[in-house]
Amino acid sequence: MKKVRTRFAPSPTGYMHIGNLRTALFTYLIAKQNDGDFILRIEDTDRERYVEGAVDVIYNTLKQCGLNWDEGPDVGGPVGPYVQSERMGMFKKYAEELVEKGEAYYCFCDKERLDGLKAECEANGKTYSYDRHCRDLSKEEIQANLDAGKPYVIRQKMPLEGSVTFHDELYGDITVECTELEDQILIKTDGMPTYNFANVVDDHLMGITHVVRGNEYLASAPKYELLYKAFGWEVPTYIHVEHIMKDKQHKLSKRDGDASFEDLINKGYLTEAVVNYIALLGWAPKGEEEIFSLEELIKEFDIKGLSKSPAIFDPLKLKAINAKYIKALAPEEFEKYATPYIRQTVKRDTDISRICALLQDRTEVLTDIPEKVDFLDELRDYDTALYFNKKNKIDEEKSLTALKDILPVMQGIDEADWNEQYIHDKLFELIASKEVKNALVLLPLRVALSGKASTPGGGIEISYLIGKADTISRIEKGIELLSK
RNA sequence: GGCCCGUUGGUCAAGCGGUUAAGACACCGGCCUCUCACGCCGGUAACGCGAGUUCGAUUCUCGCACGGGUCACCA
Repeated sequence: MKKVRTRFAPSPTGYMHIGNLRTALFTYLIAKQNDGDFILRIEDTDRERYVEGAVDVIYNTLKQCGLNWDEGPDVGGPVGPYVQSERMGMFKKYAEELVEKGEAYYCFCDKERLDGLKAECEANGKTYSYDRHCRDLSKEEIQANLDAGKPYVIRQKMPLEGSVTFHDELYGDITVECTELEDQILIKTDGMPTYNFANVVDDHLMGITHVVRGNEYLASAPKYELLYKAFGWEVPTYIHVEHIMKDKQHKLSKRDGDASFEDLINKGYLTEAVVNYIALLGWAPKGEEEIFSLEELIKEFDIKGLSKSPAIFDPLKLKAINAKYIKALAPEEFEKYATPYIRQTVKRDTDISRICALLQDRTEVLTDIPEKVDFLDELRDYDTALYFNKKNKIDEEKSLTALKDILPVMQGIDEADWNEQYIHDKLFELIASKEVKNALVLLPLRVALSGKASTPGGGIEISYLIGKADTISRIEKGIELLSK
């Protein structure tokens, strides 16, 4: 069997759309599960859309996700160049080959004539389609035009009757009447190929066996079939994948702010979680497990699990998966990720590792962190309603009593003994002597120290983290507030 | 509008002629607990509509509706 070769062929537009990344992922998985090659080809023929540094975005994103390519612009390979703009010279001769075979023809229609045609169609309420004016020019006419230096394009000669059947691995056979097909342009006036043409030629020249691409190309797929036939080339396996939507009506777009990989990373998601989640968009694994590393995806991925209908991007589900990845992180690893976020709001000298340990199980996205720990540096004004706790039957009055009991205990602890174990022991002595539930002491303490309804860690941990001086002053402030 | 494609709970989705129609996320309830989470246990919730084919349709066929895509010298 032929070696599997797949390709990812993005245009450098400056950012990596999630849908594109998913296409790259699937493409990569197909190559790797078949011990094949994954090729990167940059399709930069649209100079107007060219963005500085955009190629680096592609490189960096793929690398970060672990989608390493075997051949590409930077690493080279046997079928280069891998940047389409550097391949420009080679297309015209393929188009001319088609002209000789009678599968394509020179067209000298200028913009004015075409515009007139379009206007006419529009006036009659018809869909414009090139009228094949130049399709049957005589050899003499063509030569005369060529000699006169008239600009021309090369168009593909579509069959006038019959139908074409195109096979897609997912959708099966798609048949279209040839009369629906326009004599599409292969080579533009400037001698450059159109996307459709360049794509077919490049894929063939690069020995691509499987093509994964967006569903928007499905309608033009039959034209590809005809092109391959005209050349007598083998048609690669095509797999068209559905779009990723923001909701039922709208595609996930740049302006939604979470359409690109970079956006997601900036929003506090882990690379592995993003890769895992996008694999699940429009694809279902065989079993019930849905957490997969890239390695596992290579084993698990199967074209049969791909969906034929669009998938809606669900940030909540991504969050849940991200949380699972965060929980699975080794503590040192989590600390590496979390520390910069903690430091956004916590500047004081404290036990960062301890904070991380408290945070890891309750962090869904990294960007949630600063807000969760901001009270460590600064106790904001808070509502004494926080001292109410229905479940433990605690109210402001009981809290006041508790804080007054706690204060001397804290004051009595030596700075040298200021650690969680010691604070814990002392507070539990208090609890025992008062014969009350743990909550009656610990909850008011937690509220007084944090001024928040929920915190990572309880009163004991927070006391330890903010130190003796702040612990005492915050308890005093609580007493003051509750005494009003 | 023509052509192509699709349609299972709120979301992702399994299913491939006979099922109590999986699972995950979200949601609700309980347990745990110094808060909120985590974790564990349990719960609510779905085959777009109408005809066929068949002993039997979520599954096959055809219409309809709805949604998406595509109709460039853009990729």
